[in-house]
Amino acid sequence: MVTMADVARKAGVTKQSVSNVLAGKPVRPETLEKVITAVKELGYTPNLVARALARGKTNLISFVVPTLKNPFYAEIAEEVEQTIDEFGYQFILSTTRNDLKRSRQQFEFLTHRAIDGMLLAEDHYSSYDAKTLAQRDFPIVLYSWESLPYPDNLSVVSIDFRQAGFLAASHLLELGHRNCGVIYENPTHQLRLSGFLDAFRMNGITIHENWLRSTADASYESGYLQGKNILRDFPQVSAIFATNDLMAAGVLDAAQEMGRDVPKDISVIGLDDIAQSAHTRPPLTSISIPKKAMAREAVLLLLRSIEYSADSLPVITLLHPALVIRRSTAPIEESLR
Amino acid sequence: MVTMADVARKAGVTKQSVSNVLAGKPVRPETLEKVITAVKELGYTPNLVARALARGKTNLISFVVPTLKNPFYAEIAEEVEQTIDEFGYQFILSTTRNDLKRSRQQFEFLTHRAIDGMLLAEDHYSSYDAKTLAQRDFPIVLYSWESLPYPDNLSVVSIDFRQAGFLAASHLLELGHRNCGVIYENPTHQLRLSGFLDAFRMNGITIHENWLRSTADASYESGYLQGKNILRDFPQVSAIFATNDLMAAGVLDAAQEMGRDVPKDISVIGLDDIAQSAHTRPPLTSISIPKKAMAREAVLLLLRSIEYSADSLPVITLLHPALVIRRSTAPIEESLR
DNA sequence: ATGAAAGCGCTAACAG
DNA sequence: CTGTTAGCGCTTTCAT
Repeated sequence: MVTMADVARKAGVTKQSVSNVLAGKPVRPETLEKVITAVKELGYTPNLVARALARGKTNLISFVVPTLKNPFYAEIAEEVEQTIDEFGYQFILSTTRNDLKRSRQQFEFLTHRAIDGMLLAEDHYSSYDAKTLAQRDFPIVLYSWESLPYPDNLSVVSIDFRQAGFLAASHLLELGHRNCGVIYENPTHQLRLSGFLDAFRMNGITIHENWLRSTADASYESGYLQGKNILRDFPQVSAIFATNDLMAAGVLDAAQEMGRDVPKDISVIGLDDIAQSAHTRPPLTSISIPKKAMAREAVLLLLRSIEYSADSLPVITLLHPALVIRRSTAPIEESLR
Repeated sequence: MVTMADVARKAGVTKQSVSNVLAGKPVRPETLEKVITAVKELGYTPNLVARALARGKTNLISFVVPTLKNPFYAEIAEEVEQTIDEFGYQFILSTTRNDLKRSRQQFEFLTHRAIDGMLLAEDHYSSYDAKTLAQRDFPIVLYSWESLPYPDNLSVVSIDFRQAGFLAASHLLELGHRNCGVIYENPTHQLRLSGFLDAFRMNGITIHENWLRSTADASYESGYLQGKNILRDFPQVSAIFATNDLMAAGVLDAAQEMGRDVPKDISVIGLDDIAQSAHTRPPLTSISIPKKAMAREAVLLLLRSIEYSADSLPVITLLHPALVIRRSTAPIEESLR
């Protein structure tokens, strides 16, 4: 392996000058030239590990998601990566898959100083550890976080998920729906659920307990399964809210397989607004969340706490969701009222 | 920051003994005890960067994909991660998004010794650089590689893509289709295309040049667009082969929006067999590729070249595709023959 | 089994 | 602007 010392020797200067050239610091033209040719001739490439050790900084940031199978995270990942890149950091993506062990490994990466900071999405297990970590001060920013209370000592960038649920409910209520099923991931989608229920309660409507179905993972399959259950057992249900689009897609298919037309016989609304929701049949009405803004906010916050750890107080940034009406929701049929 | 020296001092031993304890090497019970308590009291965590520098090895492997928007790569990623994990390495995921600059960054990561090795999927740009790198010997394994000839000096784990295209064609031929459209990503899906055309040629059938449509990216949108074009301009086409499932999904929707029933009026077949293809309407017939086996093979090969760089000759491992019949293909209507 | 010393490849601090 | 001198925190000899 060719090192900086080799280059220095060949160029007839010191390591320092080589280092300066590489760092773009001011250098006499001749030195510059000598170093550059030596680098080329030797095919020298710097060793990032050595640099990181000397600087006490790796310039690596990891972005942790529960699973890539949910396009929601894949979409955010691309945004985050771009922003991180912009600021001269390298991006590392990792998945926890709702596995405590994997989640812990990611934390170790941080505590063992292999990375400078971490963006962490909520999943079943991460909350617990995040709170522990908050005590020491490692740069962590939580995003798309839903469980309350938000950990103190940690910044979080998220969506007003309660409002998101509320918006979904309001839309269905306006369309005249009263008997609504809800399929939600438990315990992670509590806020979406409670916002939804709030809206109904404010209209003096209580949702039958049996129409509320929880799932362990917010997958297409879970949505499909619970969709079938609700539709089979409760024909009076005229609309279903799934707490994410992947599950809503499952409901869509479940309904249509059972011969129920969407949206004529049954309305379906999701939450996420992932790209594929524009292409389901029918296209899915959903609550969109500003992924790009969330990504950017989160990265900015993290960088601040990495670079100026002193003056960065934990803050909670909440962004607004918005209703996106497509074709999976419609006014309730007169006959069903 | 608390270092190993701090622990040693507190425990009244040398750094070496601390290191031994952490590495699980044989140590006298008392030493073990002293070290362990010191570690706990101080809250010591090792510094991975320092370790990497001393060992000359980071234990990091990066897995490079063109885009996460294609679930195909997300699916492989999970498999790869698991295998890498099994062998005690850490997994880093990166995307190139068909961007030469991004692709180069990934290579630099390797040449600058920030990672031990790299698994690289084919995309528009990576081929060129891969060949360059092959000359020095950095551990790289190419996977899901389709462009010929395969770079010498580099191992590749891939699918017999020509055979995959051939299988798709054979299926359509058996169903009686003669007028088939093809939508393929160019230049990356050449082999799939040529296998498809081979099968037709062997049956004495030439596919009309205008029925072959290339796309710049293998996305849903591209499939949708070209699907519409073909169906609009060539009503005699009774089946369409899209070189990946994402595009096939686009074709499915295009056809149905134009009032053509799938598979009664038109058959559609994809290639990839991504998870969501079981849930399209109708479920998509596709050519499946053994992602799990491919992932494992690739990782194994890479680890071998990292750990025993001496005796690892570049090899080409090709896995077999298989036809998965669902409901988007059917025998051609008598009237259309 | 443990201690002492050297070194991984780089950056930082200072003097010139 | 350049050279010198010290580390960064760990692992690896090599004695003991």
